[in-house]
Amino acid sequence: MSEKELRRSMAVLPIGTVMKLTSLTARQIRYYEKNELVFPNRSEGNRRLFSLNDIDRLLEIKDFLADGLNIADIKRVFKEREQKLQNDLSDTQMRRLLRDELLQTGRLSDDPGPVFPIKRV
DNA sequence: GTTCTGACA
DNA sequence: TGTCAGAA
Repeated sequence: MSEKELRRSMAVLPIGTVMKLTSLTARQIRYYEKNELVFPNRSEGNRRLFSLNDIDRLLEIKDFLADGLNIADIKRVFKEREQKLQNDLSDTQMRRLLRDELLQTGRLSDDPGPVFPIKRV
């Protein structure tokens, strides 16, 4: 994971800040959490701590709601998105394996030049 | 002063 | 979804 991604996933924002950044009420934010649309961390004192990713997530929820989707719909959207992410991951893994196979077989050198189109991952 | 949970005139 | 109570 890159540093950038790590920072985006750092949960450090209290709900008050999130309210200002998203224009959502604490009531709404807590409601979305109860419905498993967002998963903020908790501090020792049981206070919610949000990350920048959580902010984006809440902003998306806001847009989807404005488009007429209900909680169940939004849940599916996020669910399918993660499913796709999983597929893409296994896809790059598979390509890596295939590339390594070809390297060991000697069909591919470190600098093969223009042989045939194999997209390197 | 801020946030949490539960409840509802 | 707003808002109030009682606690942390």
